[in-house]
Amino acid sequence: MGLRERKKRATRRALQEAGIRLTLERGLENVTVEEIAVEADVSTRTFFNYFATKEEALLGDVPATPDEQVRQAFVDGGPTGDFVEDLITVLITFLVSTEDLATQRADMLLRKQLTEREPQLVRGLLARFHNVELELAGAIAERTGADPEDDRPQLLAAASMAVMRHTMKRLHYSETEEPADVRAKIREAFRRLGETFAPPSNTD
Amino acid sequence: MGLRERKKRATRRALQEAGIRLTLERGLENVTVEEIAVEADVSTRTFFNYFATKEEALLGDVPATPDEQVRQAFVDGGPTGDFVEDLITVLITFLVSTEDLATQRADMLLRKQLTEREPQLVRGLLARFHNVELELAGAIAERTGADPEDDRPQLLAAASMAVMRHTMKRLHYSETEEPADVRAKIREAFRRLGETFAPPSNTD
DNA sequence: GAGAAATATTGCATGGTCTGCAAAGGTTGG
DNA sequence: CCAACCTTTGCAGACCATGCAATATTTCTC
Repeated sequence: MGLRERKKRATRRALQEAGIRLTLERGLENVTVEEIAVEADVSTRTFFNYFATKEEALLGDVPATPDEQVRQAFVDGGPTGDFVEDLITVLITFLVSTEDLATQRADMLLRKQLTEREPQLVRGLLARFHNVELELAGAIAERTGADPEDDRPQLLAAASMAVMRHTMKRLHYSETEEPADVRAKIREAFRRLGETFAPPSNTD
Repeated sequence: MGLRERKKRATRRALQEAGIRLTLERGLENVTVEEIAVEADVSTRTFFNYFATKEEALLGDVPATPDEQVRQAFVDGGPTGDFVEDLITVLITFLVSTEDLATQRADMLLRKQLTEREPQLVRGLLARFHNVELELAGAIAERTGADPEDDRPQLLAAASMAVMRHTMKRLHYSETEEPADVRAKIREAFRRLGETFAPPSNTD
């Protein structure tokens, strides 16, 4: 990785960290883009070369962009063949980026604090979830070979996002939290939905 | 209803209609608040007395604020006693405001065009759904007498919103669409979720 | 009805977000 | 070291949104 690329990453990170720190200190309304830029030692104009909006700098890269390999495996009917289990595998990749686990946990905790302090930011998160939902719906449609007219993939994707948001709220991002725990929590949520909305059993 | 109230409603409606019309004509980016205000024959400042943001004027009042009576009936375990059926009853009230049916259908159609033309507006809609979700979670918790620690109500509310968004997309708001059809569509969506995520049957 | 109280509208000033453009600065590769 | 390339920066400007004080309109009271 060249110098140019390294500098860009550093600047991006500096802007995000400055934004998050200042916002946690003073609240979103009392932090201007100019202040964030000063803190990160760049011009205001440069801030907007990195982020289209102030919000975007704070929200970071969650949910992560899906791993293309995982997506393809899902579309091809893998990795286990069980729809819900494979769906969970995909959902987990949305939650986990390529960075190291410790950094990511710290980030998630910061973001959690941020959205608690500034509920307006939830708006942005929901918009991102919606984008993921659209992608997921596409993947489900491909896997099931659904007709383009068939809207079931969209419904399942929407419900999956509900489960995902719910699970994210329940995670505490501590060191003792294993990836397997995440899977178990997602599985449990799906099971609850199944229980609650299951059609009457065919005992009539 | 006094003159003042009538004028306020007229102004509000004029602003909404002007905003929607201009946006459909030219696109959201090419319509300023000032132009909308001029079109509605009020000052720019007055626009912001009615709506906090430009977006808000376009999105209107959907989802509708929930009917308190319906909410209470749900909390009390009614109207039928069947959880999912009663849930659907509540969801339907979110979709239907107090205005007459024809006006509402026309409005919904316009909004549908609007969000298709300007996907950014979906953001605002999602935020509204999220607010409804929070209210619904509260109502479910009350009805089921869930412990405040219990997060199942939140999950069910989130899934309900998934179903609701899905159903709204499927509605075509035509004259031949009966309220009963809406209920049937929602019921069908819940049933599909139940089927897909149902736990393995207890035949072991 | 006339005047007082309540409420709505408006203009103005202001601060903040975000964009386009062109100049200046740093990085890369030959 | 130079030339191509990319990034940063300053500047001007459009627009959104808010607070405040003045003005206009409606409603209430007598």
